[in-house]
Amino acid sequence: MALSCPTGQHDKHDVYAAQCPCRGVLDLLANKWTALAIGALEEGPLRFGELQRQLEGVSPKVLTQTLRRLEEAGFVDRTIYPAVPLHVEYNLTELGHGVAEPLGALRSWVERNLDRINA
Amino acid sequence: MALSCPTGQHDKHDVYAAQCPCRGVLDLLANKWTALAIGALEEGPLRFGELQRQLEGVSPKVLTQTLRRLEEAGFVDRTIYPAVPLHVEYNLTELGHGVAEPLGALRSWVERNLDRINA
DNA sequence: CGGGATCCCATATGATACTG
DNA sequence: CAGTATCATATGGGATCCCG
Repeated sequence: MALSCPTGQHDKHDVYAAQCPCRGVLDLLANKWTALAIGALEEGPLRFGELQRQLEGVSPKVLTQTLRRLEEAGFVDRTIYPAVPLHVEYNLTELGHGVAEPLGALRSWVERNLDRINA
Repeated sequence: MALSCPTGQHDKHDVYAAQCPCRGVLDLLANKWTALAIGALEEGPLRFGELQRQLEGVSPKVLTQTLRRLEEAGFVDRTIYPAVPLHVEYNLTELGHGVAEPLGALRSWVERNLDRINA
C-alpha cells in the first residue's frame, strides 16, 4: 500500500509530513461525528432532524458544523425545499459515497474485532 | 455493509447510538495522530524518536499519549531494551496490522481523490 | 423545521524545559 | 534516549434560547 503522499513532497519515510494536503482530509474525518454522519447518509438522504435523531446526542450546533464541513469538502449535498415548515435534505454526493466505502470497511473491521480489542 | 452495531442494542436506523462500544474504538481513531502512527508502524517497528521524526510536528507529550492509547487498545506493543542509552521499540500487534489495513485503504482512497475534494 | 447566536467547559494539542 | 512535568492555547463539543 502506498504510504507516501501523492504530491511527492515527502519520501517514504515521512509517511506523510504534517503539511501534506492529505492531512486535511484525514483531519476532517478525525472528529466525533463525521464518520457517523456519513454512515447515516449512506442509505439515503436525510433531513436535519432525522440525522440528529440517528446520531443520538449531537447538538444542533455541532451537527451543523459537521455538515458544513462535509459540504465544503464535497462529500455532502444540501437541498432546500422551500415550504412551510422548512424542508432541507442532506445527501451523499458521488464523492461522499466514495469515502463511505473505505469508511464502512473500517467500521466493519471494528465491529468484527470488538471482542479482541481491550482484551 | 453492516451499519448496525454487533451488540444488537440498536436497530438499523440508529447507525450506532452514541453508547455503542463501537464508538469507543472509532473515537480512538478520531484524532490527529493515531492513524498516522499506525501507518508509520506498518512497515516495521520504530523507536520513539524515529516515530516522532516521521510524524513531523508531534510533541513528545502527545506522541506518548497516542502510543499509550494504542497500547491499551491492543494495537501496539512496547518493548524495552535495557541499555544505555535507553532503547524502546514500538511495534504493531497482529490486531494493529488488522486495523492498519482498512485504515490504509481509507488513506489510499483519500490520496486517489485528493484532486476531487474541495473542487 | 432548520438552524444561528451565545456562553461555557472538557479535552486535544503544542512549546518548552527537565529528568532517569 | 525516552519520556514526564508544566503551562498555555485552540478547538470541539454541548446546553440553551431564539428566530425566520
